[in-house]
Amino acid sequence: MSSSQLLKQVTVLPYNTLPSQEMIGSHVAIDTELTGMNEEKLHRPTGNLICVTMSGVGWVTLFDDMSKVQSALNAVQEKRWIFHNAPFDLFHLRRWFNIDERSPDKLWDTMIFERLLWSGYYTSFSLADLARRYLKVVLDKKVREQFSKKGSVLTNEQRIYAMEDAVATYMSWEYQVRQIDLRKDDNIYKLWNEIEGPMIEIVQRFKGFSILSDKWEEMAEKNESIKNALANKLGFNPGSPKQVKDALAKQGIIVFSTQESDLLDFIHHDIVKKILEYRKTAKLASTYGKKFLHRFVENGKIFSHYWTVGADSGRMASSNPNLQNIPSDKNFRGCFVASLGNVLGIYDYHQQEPCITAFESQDQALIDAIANHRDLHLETAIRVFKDESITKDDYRRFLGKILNLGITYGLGPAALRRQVNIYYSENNIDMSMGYREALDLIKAYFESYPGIDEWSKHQKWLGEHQGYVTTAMGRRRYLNPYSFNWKNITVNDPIQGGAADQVKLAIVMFDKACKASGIDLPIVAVVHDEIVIDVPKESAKSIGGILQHCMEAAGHKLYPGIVWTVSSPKEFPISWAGKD
DNA sequence: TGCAAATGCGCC
DNA sequence: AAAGGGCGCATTTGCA
Repeated sequence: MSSSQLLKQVTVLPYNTLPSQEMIGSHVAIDTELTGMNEEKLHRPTGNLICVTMSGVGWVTLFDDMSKVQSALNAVQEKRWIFHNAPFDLFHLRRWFNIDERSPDKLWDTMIFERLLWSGYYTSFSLADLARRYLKVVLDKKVREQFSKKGSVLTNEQRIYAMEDAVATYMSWEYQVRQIDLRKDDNIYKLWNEIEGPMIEIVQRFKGFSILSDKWEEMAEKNESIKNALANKLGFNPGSPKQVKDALAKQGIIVFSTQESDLLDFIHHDIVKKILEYRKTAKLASTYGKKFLHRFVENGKIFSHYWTVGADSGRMASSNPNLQNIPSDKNFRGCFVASLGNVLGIYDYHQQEPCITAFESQDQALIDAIANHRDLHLETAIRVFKDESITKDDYRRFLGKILNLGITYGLGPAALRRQVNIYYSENNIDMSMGYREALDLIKAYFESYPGIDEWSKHQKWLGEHQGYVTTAMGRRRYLNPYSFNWKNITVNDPIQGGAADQVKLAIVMFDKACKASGIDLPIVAVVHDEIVIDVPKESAKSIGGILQHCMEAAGHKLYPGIVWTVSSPKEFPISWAGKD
């Protein structure tokens, strides 16, 4: 169906007017259009507001007279506002209008609800996707592109497009409500009210992270010249997998792929060493080079964009720039610092994923080991090798670590063997693990933790028979039975997604606590199991204590029976890298 | 010249 | 080819 059919289903009101209060209804979809935006800074104050459209039951209207928008927003203040990607619209509307913080019951984000409904089932969640799925219409992408150009005059085409967006958002909401009702599953509303709804407002208040540009730039230049020197020495472009493959073949090294893990088998060749060295430096010089500063630093601060549901598992994602993959090397992290007079509080969950595995599986051995604050990797080594004398320095502790982390990803014998052998060669251990031995090791792992074995099997059964798995909070993830790794996802999703639920719940609780104490939310970064705050030196201890308490409380609420530990820094560092 | 896919790698 | 989960970004490559 052509998208113009959408407008035929509703009353198009005169521009810059709303229907009467009785006609408005209980829900209003709102959409904003901006022109001249910087495409990589959609989460920052760029571009100009050109129109606001609203749609309710049976009506749609368009505001291109901005002096009329504030009173219109006030008139629908008590309605539930529906957006597709609410943080975007709210953030930009607030640049021009006063809008109080909205509670979850006064907000609905069709993008987030679609993810709560269908994560794993669909791969994309744009408004055009929802319109296609629910309304059977194709939204015209070409008109949307016209908005990116500068200009303040709306074409007729643009007006229609903008109104269609609001109507499509409103109608998609109607479909979503029906789907949720059909499911008779309260978890979606629970997740919205306790986590995702509050997060809509919270991510907008994350603070900029101060960065030492000079120091960063110095490193960038150094890496750039090292990279160039390495490329010159090699005599071909090591950035080209094709050329790398050819160059290796000339020396008799045949590989299927030139990725690092494959090349490690030939690490004793000088050329391989040089290629990998080049790659490391090239990565640092490009992704974390000068351009990084020029694109993202505003008055000494970096404002990353956070997608509150960035992954099918429910994990957050960060972009422009991605603050979740800054090299852990202290030369890089050390450039991220507290603002003037402040210090950083860095809090992370200790062994978060094993803790959730313990809760999910109710494996007594794992629960006890965590409760007694045992070294989990050592514990696993002792159990798997049935040898009480293994100590912290024993190489077998590392095997325990691979197993602990790997099992939750669905590690198989081939991958285990490979990883172990790389470890052996790197540490000059004159041994080699065969396939059979790796298989036995995995078997021994599951015998050591029978609860995990049972739970893993049960998860696979659930995946196969109901087509989806859930986190403890009930976040659902559908599976693609034709993908090679769906069984791994049945095990990993409750752990990874459960961790995401926990971190976000902790953030929501922390925000509430900050409000109660009259503190501006001091979060500058969230990296999966880690929350970084930028706080005045004098109050660091008290605010940090609140955060620590919230992180632990989220654990106790979602995963009772597990002893949660959140790191508590004795001293508050100035930089992300630690002491300074 | 511009775009999308493929490749590779940074983090948890 | 075999295969550990989840992301975002840069570069090269293939094609229009």
